[in-house]
Amino acid sequence: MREAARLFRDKGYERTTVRDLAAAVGIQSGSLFHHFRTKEDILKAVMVETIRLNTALMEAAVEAVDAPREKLRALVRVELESINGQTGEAMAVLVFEWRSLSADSQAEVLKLRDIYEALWLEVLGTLRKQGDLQADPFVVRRMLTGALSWTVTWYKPERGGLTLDGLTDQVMAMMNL
Amino acid sequence: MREAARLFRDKGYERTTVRDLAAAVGIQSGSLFHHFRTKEDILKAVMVETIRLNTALMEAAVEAVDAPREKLRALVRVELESINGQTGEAMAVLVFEWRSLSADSQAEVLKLRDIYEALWLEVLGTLRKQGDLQADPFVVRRMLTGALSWTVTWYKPERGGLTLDGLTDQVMAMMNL
DNA sequence: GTCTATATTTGGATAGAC
DNA sequence: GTCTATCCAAATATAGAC
Repeated sequence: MREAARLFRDKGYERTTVRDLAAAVGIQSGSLFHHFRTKEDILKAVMVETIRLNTALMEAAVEAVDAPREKLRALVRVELESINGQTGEAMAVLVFEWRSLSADSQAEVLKLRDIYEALWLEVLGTLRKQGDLQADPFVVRRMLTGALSWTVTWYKPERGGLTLDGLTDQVMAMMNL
Repeated sequence: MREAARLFRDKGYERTTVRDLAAAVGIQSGSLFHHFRTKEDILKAVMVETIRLNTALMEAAVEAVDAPREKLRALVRVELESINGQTGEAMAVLVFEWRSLSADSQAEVLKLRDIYEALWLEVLGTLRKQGDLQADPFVVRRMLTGALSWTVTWYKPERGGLTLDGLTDQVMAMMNL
């Protein structure tokens, strides 16, 4: 699944063949079907596991601090880490290969995703009530989803000297809080 | 090309067949190749035309107002209009099907894209110099690219009563300017 | 659990008539 | 400029041996 995530991110789901997937783990293409019924099952498995892992990470991050503003900062930091760190391949797949999932699978995965979306909305809702946020929490979350996901296309930690903490600072600095 | 943009956005480039494309304009698949040498040429043509059109729209929008803050607002409004309005299919293709373009074609299209990226950076740079922007203009532009592009996945003008002007207001309200 | 071999389908592209 | 017919390559999935 780790190799699948990498391949799906790099080449896209459709351009990745079952032969590519098999070769990446050193087996023949036919052998893959002993483990997964279809190619799409692999995509779905990658997405489901990613969501489970990230939900846990975000819950922990939110509980580790008290102030709502710090909770938001923690969420931003975790999401940037998720998409640009070790699990970045899988997160990118979740974002960019969504359409490749069948409608039925999409519905299943959406239920899981709602759990951690609720985390964001709770924090943003609190900031709004305190008068620290002018815009609608739903809209803000969606804008942040786009902005943070998109970093995967341009953020290169090795170059430019911008760390993930630095990037988090930039995100917080550009927000009207 | 309009039909191609719609199909590429809805199903993705890879899942759209030349037979789909031909059927959408009421001809047979073989006939398509009289107009385009390859399927990829169609994708490239959609992207190039979209960039040309949008560069013109953005240049006009920026020149129509004076204050840097209003110029930024105008750019946001135009980009939201581009991605959610009539040309939205093509803009979405530009964003989400980028990887489906060959490396050579990507290089060509990038040159065109740089023209309107420069527009954004000029406006953001001015705001920064005036002290109205805390974050790095390059980072801000990239975050906005992600946030605004992403609206195509969730913004539905018919529902919720949020207009494009209202959405523009929300974006400006969430920015620290 | 993996292999080899292959069935089956699909899709991009071409040829040549009209 | 479009049609029909078809080539050819690639890709998912299966069958059965080891």
